[in-house]
Amino acid sequence: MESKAAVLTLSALAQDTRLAIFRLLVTAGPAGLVVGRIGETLGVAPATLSFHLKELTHAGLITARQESRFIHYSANYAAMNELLAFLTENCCGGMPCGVASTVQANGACC
Amino acid sequence: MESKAAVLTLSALAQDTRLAIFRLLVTAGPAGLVVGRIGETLGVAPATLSFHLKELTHAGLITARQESRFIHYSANYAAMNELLAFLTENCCGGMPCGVASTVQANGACC
DNA sequence: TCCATATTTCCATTTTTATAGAAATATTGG
DNA sequence: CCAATATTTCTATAAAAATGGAAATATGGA
Repeated sequence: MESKAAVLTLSALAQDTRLAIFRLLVTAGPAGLVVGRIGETLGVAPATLSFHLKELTHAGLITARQESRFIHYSANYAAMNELLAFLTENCCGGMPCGVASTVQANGACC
Repeated sequence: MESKAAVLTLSALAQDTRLAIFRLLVTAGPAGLVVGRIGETLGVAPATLSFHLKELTHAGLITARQESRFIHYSANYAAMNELLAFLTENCCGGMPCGVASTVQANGACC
C-alpha cells in the first residue's frame, strides 16, 4: 500500500459518521446492508449518507452491490487489513521488539 | 476504545505529513527522534511540524521526552494497537469468518 | 407506460484543517 | 547571567470537508 492510498483510507475512516457506517458494515458481515437501513440505523440524511458512502467506496473500504431496486453496501475486509499492515510496517526498523504486542500475524514486530 | 477517540486517532493519521512523521517514528523505535531531525528528514517548516506533532501527541499516537535541550518524540505502539483492535472489533457480528484473514491475534475474526 | 420508492447529484453555506512567517519561550553550555 | 540553539505559540490566510434541502435519476412492480 502506498502512503497516498493510506491517507485516503484513513481520511475515510476519520469521521464520526463514516466510522459508524464502516463499523456497522463490519458487524453486518459480507451480506451488507441497504442504504436506507444504514440511514435509519444511524440517523443520517439521505444526501449526507450518500456523500459518505461515496467517500468510503472511493477509499475502497466498502463495496456496493445492486440487488433489485436496493443497493447493498458491505465492508471490504481486505482493504482494512492492508491498512493495518501498512501502519505497522517496518516497525522498529524491522528489529523484533516486545512493545505492546497484540497484533503479530501480519509480520509486524509490535 | 471509544468511537470518539478512534476518530481522533484516525484523524491524526489521515494527513500526509502526520502519517509520514508517525511512520518515521515507528521505524525509529522506542528511542525516537528529535524534532529538528524529523523536520529535516521530511522537509517540514518548524511551525508546521510543531502543529502536527501536537496533533499526534493529543491523539496519543506519539510521546514527547525531554533530554537535554532536545525533545525526542517516539511512537506509542500501544495506541496504534488499540486502534487496530477497534477497527476489527465485532467483525461479522462476532461469527468466525474467512474473509481476507491477515490479522488474527487481536481476537478479530477476519 | 406510469407510479412509487431508493439513491444520488447539485448547490450554497458553514465549519474545520493546513500552512508558514515572525515573535515568543525554554533550556543549557559557557 | 548571557548567548546560542531548539521548539512552540501567535496570527493571518488559503484550502478542504461536512451538511442537508431540493431536484434529478434509476429501478421494478402494477
